[in-house]
Amino acid sequence: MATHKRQAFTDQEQELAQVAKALGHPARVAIVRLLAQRRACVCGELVLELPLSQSTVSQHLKELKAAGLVQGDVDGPRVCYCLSPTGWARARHLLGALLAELPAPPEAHCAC
Amino acid sequence: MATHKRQAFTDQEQELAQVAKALGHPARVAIVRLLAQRRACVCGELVLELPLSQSTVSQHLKELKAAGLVQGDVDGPRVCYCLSPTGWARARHLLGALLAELPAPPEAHCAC
DNA sequence: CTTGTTTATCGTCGATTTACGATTGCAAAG
DNA sequence: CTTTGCAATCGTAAATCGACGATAAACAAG
Repeated sequence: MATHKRQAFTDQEQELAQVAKALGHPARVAIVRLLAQRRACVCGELVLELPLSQSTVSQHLKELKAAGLVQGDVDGPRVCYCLSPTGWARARHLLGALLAELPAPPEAHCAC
Repeated sequence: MATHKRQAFTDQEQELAQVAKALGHPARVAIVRLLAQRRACVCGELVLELPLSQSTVSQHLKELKAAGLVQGDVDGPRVCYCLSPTGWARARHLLGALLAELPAPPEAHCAC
């Protein structure tokens, strides 16, 4: 990511950024939704549902897996992708923590 | 982003991806937290709190503003940055909608 | 009008991302 | 063992990101 100064940020900030980045592409959001609805499970099914090539879908799955949001279990010649319960628990926690820090909607403005 | 096929995804998916992408960098998460805590408001203060140059902070602010999460009100020679209530309401809604679609933690696994 | 302060933009660089086709790898089936 | 089918990886090209210094722009004060 071009000379990041990672050491300067909190672990939580980096983790949250990692999760957010993984969701920072429409295709990956769509994949997560497909997996959530159980409408698709193996890579080939996802390819059929998405306007992307097999290799591209595979790459997106790899990124989601790297972020811990998805896990892939080998099932014979194919791979069954599922949402990772622990990964999403972590994501919920991180997102919730950030949202909890925000001021309530009516007064987000600063004093300036 | 190299030849995106944006038209193939839902507006919600694209909007969520945009918000997530904006939070997909530790520096931007840190900026949001600083603004939330009201510890800093104008660009110069943020620069002091972060290990980044002024131009880099300005760019991150620009991206957060483009995602609708932050708004900047001109205040004389400086600019007062605040979290955007409507932007965060939207973000909450989009994130909440996605999380609501996910199966409950214990059974995120697919049937395979 | 000039000066000083603050922020935005420009230009650049290297690293990363996104996408694809082509190839390789792997497991079940014949 | 060979074939078949699915998934992962490789290689590549174009676009974007992240960072910085340098410069421009905007505004208040003098």
